[in-house]
Amino acid sequence: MGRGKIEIKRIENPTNRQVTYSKRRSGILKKAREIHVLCEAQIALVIFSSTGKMSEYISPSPGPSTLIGILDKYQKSSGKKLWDAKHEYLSSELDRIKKENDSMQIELRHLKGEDITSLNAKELIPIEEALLNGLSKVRDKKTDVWRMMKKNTALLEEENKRLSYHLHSLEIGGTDRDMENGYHQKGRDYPSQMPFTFRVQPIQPNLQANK
Amino acid sequence: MGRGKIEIKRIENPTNRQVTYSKRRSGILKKAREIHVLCEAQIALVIFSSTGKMSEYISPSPGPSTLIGILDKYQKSSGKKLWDAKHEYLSSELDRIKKENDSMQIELRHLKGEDITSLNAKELIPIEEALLNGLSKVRDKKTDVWRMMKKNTALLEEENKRLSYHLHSLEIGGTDRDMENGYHQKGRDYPSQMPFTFRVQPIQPNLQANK
DNA sequence: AGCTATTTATAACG
DNA sequence: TCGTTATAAATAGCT
Repeated sequence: MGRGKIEIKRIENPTNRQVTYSKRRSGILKKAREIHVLCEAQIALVIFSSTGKMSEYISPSPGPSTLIGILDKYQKSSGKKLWDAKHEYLSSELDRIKKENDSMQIELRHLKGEDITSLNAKELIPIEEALLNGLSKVRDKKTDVWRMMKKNTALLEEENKRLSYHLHSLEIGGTDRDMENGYHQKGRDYPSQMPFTFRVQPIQPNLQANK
Repeated sequence: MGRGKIEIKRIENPTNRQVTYSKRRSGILKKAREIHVLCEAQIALVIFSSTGKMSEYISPSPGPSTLIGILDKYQKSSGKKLWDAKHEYLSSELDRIKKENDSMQIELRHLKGEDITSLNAKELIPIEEALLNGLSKVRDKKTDVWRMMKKNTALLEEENKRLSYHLHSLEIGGTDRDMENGYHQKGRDYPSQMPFTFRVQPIQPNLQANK
């Protein structure tokens, strides 16, 4: 229902997908309200967008938490346990994550050179390789950063020089009208004794595209 | 949408209400499936007719009980409690461990030189230091292992020589009583062409004191 | 259940 | 995100 027919399959264009989500979400929420009102149905509807934003429609009814009431009925109707199963689910999740945690911890410690007393040569080699690999990548990145800083510094120094020159010529030929009080001092064209950090933050791409 | 417009209010005629319920229920279930597929939304929908008959659509996803997963997220998003205190403890543990997990994962990735694009010089330095530190420890350990192997080899060779000599003197002077059948061959006193591994496991402390 | 006349929902576009 | 509009889809009233 729209200008064109669409297949029911994942919408690839993210913008489009978001727009469609938004429209259809309000559509389905409306339908939920309507079926509740028209047909005295009890309904619980919870949606999460792909970005994690929640919307809900829980048909209103006297009790305190309608959703719990509905879920209780759901348990009875479906035969599926929710409350007990929830417990089991959490426990198993916890176990799973703890295991993941442990293995990561071991890997981390090994990379830091801890707990390696019991390792043999065969086990030490991949660790050393991982370290070398990481080191080279980190150093590459450091080099990049350093280059960027250097470039930045050069640009700033040049700009400084230009400004100094400009200022100087104004001092000589123009009125002092443009110079604000106190800020202007004679002979102020030192180049770069100041440590870099105090001057300007380096230009740095802070790409956070992913996530 | 139909032959006539209807007000959204309780349908008084029970037959009519039932028919409308039936049609709209299938409509809303379809919409639920569609929004899941089109927009990658997670959705949980439970409806009870006025006669108590249940219908549901729970968007499929890998885990065991998707509904529980959705309700869990619902809880977090809405702040409403669905499960009791017992479960809350497990939940909070799970959260805590997940966070720990995440930070370890980040640390690990950084040590492996991954996801470092957005780091600045100040952040890179401790990583490099950790890598260097780990590397030196791992290499020390490797050296230890190597020394131990060498020592071990030397000891074994000596022992070998001693045994060979013993054997030899028995062959010459003594009876063959001690030599079991087939196992004893003449001229068997090669020293150590065999690769180390096939002879004896190196002496190694296998300290697993922690955990 | 089917069948349409209609109303609704919404895809594409601005 | 919001509004518009052409068109697809849902469905109310009947059979």
